[in-house]
Amino acid sequence: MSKKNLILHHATALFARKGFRETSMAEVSQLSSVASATIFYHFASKEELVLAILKRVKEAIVQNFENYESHHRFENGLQAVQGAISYYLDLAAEMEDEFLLLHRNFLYQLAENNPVCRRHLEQIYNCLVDIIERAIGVGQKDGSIGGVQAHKTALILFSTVDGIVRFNTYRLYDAGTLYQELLECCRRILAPN
Amino acid sequence: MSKKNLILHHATALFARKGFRETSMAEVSQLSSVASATIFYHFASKEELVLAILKRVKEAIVQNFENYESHHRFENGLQAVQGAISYYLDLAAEMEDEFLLLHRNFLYQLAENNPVCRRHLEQIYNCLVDIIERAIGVGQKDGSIGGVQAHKTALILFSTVDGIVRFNTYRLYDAGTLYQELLECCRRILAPN
DNA sequence: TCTAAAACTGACTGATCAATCAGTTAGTAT
DNA sequence: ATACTAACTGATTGATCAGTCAGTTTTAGA
Repeated sequence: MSKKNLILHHATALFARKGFRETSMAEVSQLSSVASATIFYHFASKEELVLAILKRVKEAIVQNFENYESHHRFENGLQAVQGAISYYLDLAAEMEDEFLLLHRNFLYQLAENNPVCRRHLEQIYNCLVDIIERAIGVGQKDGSIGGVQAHKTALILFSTVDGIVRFNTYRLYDAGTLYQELLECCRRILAPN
Repeated sequence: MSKKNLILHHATALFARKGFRETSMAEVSQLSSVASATIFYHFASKEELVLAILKRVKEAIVQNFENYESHHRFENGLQAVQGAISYYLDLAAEMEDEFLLLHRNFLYQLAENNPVCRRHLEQIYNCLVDIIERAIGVGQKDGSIGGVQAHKTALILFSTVDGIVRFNTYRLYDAGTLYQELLECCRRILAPN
């Protein structure tokens, strides 16, 4: 792996697990086996480093979901919604550092003044919300889903899944045991009358 | 207000809005019109200050919910669940700084090594989850709620509400417009077959 | 082989900040 | 008034850290 990629890789883990302010450039350089000035050769500042990381994370997540969508066919819209939620939970476990990073406050604070950061975050969230919303639309045509408001319901479902992933990372309670119940709640919310 | 309370008040707002590491003791002292050393006279360290704040926040939230529960009667369990969720949303708007603080990563990082911090957070979360869980139990007896798993469903409902509040604070999308749809989702999840 | 650019380096710097210190002032009981 | 304690203070300190600098090493093309 190139030194630039080593830096990106280890900085992602550190920013995700410790936080932005709590991680020093010296730590990143040590973990990456690189001189501290090398980081500033590749990235203009600590903020630019985290933006480069977010860009990569966005690309990886969007890529994964596009790949997922184009390789899966479902019997009906309801199963497509449930499939998307399952896949989100799988991906959150597989890309643990990346999803941890997305639950860090500093990104949202940065997004307030930095349109690039804001754009990345919106693209990530829109990606999943859109998949759910489209699947609800399909389900409403094939009759597997009732007359809910597609966009608002997609937002609520996404809030639920993301909330569970978040509580899981804080280890306040275990998301794994909620998996079956979550899919059942999803079915009940979307069921036709 | 005593200087100690002034410090607690302004530090709550700063920690909630800017974050722990991003707020200096000098800022807290200036906003509180107090010498910086005065903060250290009342609180042994920055960490002790934030623990004192969390203790207060916990007491205020628990107090509010106890007060709420003892002054409200509902026709049935389902309406009690919906009432609790509405009240949570109201309280999150009314006690904005306090709920913002509860969505800050540093508290959960501190909780990993600090049992006192962990305890406060657990008490806050258990407070609302328990109210929902009890209301589900009541609803299952009075027939307004079906045969869901009370505890797991309460956790899922709480994740949803908390997720929506969180997205609202990040201004990624507007929770206000989701209010009606949220209560409707709640009804569908809990409805008897 | 020579050359120039790209990649990389460790030592340094200036700013920031939590915490301390050596006191002063306000309050209270005798 | 006196003595004692609690509340409060501004100046200082030592540590940390993002970012810079003045170079050296590696790579690649002619």
